[in-house]
Amino acid sequence: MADNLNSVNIESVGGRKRDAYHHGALRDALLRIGEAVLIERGPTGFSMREVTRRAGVSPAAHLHHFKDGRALLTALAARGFERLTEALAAALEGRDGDELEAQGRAYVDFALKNGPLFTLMWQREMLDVQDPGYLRAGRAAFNAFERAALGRDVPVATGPREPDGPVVAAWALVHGFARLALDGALGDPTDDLLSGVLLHLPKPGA
Amino acid sequence: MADNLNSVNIESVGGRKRDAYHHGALRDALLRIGEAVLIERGPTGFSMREVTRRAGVSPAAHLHHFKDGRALLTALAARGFERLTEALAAALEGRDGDELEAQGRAYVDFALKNGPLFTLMWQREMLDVQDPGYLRAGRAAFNAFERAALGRDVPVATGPREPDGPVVAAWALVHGFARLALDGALGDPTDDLLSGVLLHLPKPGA
DNA sequence: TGTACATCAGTGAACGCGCGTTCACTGATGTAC
DNA sequence: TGTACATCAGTGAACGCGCGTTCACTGATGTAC
Repeated sequence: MADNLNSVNIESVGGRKRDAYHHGALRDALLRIGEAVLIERGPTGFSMREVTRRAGVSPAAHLHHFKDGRALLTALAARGFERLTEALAAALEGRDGDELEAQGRAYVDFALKNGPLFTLMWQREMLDVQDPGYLRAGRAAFNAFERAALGRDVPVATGPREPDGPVVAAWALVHGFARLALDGALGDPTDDLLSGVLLHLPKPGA
Repeated sequence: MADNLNSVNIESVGGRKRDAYHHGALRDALLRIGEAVLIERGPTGFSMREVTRRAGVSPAAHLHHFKDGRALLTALAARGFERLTEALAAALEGRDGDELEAQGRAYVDFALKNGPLFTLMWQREMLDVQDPGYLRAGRAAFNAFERAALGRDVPVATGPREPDGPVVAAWALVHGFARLALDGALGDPTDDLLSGVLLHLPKPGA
């Protein structure tokens, strides 16, 4: 029993039917538990066996939902980009001042609060980078950021993108800060330090 | 024979003695082959068994030189920082113009030419981050960069460092650019793009 | 100059582990008639 | 309303793999006397 809490908890998830034999909401559970395993073990220590074990199902149960660990991780990474896009959008709500700084702060915030997930999102060799959902989510996130960096709306790119100096510089600045912080190179970075760094974001139109 | 090329090649390495039973320069060979495995398999796919196999020695032979894979990887990461420091220093030779831009270019260059090693250097959970050699090499590299960013000499920090806005901004900019490029987010970045990004390095003293 | 012995470096077989994957299967539900 | 059957979801035992680690060992060298 104690090792089966997840399947017991699922009793009422999403109103779907379940019984002793069928989990009933395994796909959602795999995503949820997969993220927990990712957070605890990191992208490197992630294993599908650990996920199914925690879900209280057999080692092969995932096959009906995710072909393998790579497929599950790709789905998690795509969700990560979606959440990053939402965080960037939310940072603009009711704000008319320095949009780019708000975006930069939101980007770093997201990365620091979701370290393992943020790391995973960029580990292409662990992901199915051809996956349409992953590609779409990644482009949407970049587009949200690009819009603030350029100070105007831009169509979402569908193919390979045309890189632009100031946009890439802004992106590199916040991305680099986030990575250095996550990798322990900045100790425990203060808000003041982040503010000092964001001062150097290229001004839109400059 | 064909699977033992490494030990055969070693015949004359460093003038040390060797025989059929004793490798004679195993420590150096492990470092050299370890880097090759790192490059081929990435930090994630690295294994000590693969290294000893390629070195043509038994799976336990490394114990006299490196306790485990972590120890070998830490040594490689330290060497990586040393080489980065050298690259940064070399970029200043016979130059009196924009030192920071030269450093930034050298930093990105090093990262792109040594992708797996550069990645490893920051993967703290795979390394023994207490290792004195690793710490020393890391601090030396940061110091070299800091010097250019501040436009003046600075003593090498011995403890946790006092972060400085412009220095961290410059570091984050080049580090972020390198990571985005290595992670495929910039396609195949042109030299022009890098130049455009380096324009946004904070000016020393500003 | 020769011999005994300590020390160092590497062997190779064996072990247990967690992993991904396979396979024939079972249990419950939905649908056709 | 009841029954037959197809379909879907999950079982659980088994397999082979590469890994790190252990262990008693062997082979060569260096040193003391």
